[in-house]
Amino acid sequence: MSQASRLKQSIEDAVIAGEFQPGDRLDEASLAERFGVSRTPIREALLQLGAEGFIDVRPRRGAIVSVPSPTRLFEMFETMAEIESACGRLAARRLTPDNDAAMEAAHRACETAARAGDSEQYYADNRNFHEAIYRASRNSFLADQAFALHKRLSAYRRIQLRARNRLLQSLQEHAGILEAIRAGDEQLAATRLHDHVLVQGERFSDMVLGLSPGSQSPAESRRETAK
Amino acid sequence: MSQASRLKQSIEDAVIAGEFQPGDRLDEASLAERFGVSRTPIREALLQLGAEGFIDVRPRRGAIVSVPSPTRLFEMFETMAEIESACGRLAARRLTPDNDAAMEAAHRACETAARAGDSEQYYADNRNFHEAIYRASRNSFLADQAFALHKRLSAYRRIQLRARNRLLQSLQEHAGILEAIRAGDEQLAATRLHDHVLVQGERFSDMVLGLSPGSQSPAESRRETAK
DNA sequence: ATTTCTAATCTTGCATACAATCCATATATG
DNA sequence: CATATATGGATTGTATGCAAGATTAGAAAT
Repeated sequence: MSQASRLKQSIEDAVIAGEFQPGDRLDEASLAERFGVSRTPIREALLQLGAEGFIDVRPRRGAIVSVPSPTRLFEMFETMAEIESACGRLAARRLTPDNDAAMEAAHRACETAARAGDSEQYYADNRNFHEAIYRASRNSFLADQAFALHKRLSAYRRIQLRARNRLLQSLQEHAGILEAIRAGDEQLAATRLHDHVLVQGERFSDMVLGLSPGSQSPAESRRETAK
Repeated sequence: MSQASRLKQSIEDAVIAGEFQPGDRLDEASLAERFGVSRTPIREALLQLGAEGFIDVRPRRGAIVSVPSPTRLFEMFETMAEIESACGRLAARRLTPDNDAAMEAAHRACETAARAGDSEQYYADNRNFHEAIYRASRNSFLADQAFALHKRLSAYRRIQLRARNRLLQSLQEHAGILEAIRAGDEQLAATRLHDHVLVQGERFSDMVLGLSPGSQSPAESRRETAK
């Protein structure tokens, strides 16, 4: 495999692990030295990560780890909630024994971690549980989208899990989600997943956007993509 | 702006316009000559388009315009349906006069094109209508995701529109969608948008996947991302 | 002390050169 | 005749060099 691919993965991992924090500069020369390669493959890796939205590459001004505004962050979580809902809906419709078993196994692992109060372990097992749901949608394209967004949000998700110490609550929500999927109740599965991801974020999101049903409010729909 | 950015846009446009068809090779030397630049910015543009899923860059084997399998294509349309549903749901909840007016204008343009039987014009206006809905979700991140997927599917969507000559039917569905959004009926808006995008694709998708509710069927959930 | 202008330095963007791998054609062999 | 193998050509992957824009530090002026 090419160096650029490996580098892309390495840089992505470093960002996810929190080694590079949001706002940190990712200058090509330093990274090139660190990985013992020239700037070229570094550049290619950074541009790809930028295209995936993982980092922010500003023309002539270098790359930084994205610093989403609070509004943007809520938008990302809201989108995640919608995508996970969709996965849950399809999973409820199409569940196979294989996928059921995979979700069950992941859920049991979460249970163990939660009982032990191991936040870090729960974080990892939680990820597996959600990924099992993505796969259970039997739509690999949708699952890939879900994976990608999940990764982009991982830094903030971890904070959320820790801050609220909501391990046990999270676990119970997982149980409810599993139940709905197994019952084939698409609507319920979607709703529970949506709420699980967004928690109370939905109302908060509406609040941040300065909205109440039927009200007017300009707030231009800004777009960030550099064109 | 950098050359690579312009090139990326140019190549993307050429793919959307159908100048490069699915399966066509995009070799760096030819593109470099065509645009009068060196291979470097071409390479960067191709890698970015690859990261966005627009084209397929295979290590050491060059880039080609993606050729999704029928299964993959249905998955993409199904995902589009879910994302558009989400946009419609949020639009119904948060509709502002500005967004309402934008949708109305786009709808009128579609009406004119449909009455004139101008398939090409309808294609363009249809795009504007859907983009107006994305924006009406008041979630710019979700809207960006929707834009991106819409672009990736544009080639196939055009075929679909032409082949079925369903201009007038499409227009009526648009009217129904608008009505539901204006009524603030989230559920109805979501359902109508879903059906509009997928038409009868949902059942077909289930069929292709070899599924019926409760049945088992292995069919490993393959992943395409190069790691 | 604060602000503004200028210049030196640093970083990115692109071109070119070279190395490594892949592909196709042709040749050899069973 | 079919299959396997080798060799030459073509294409991608990486390194290096140079040019252009951006950032920072310092000096001058208010």
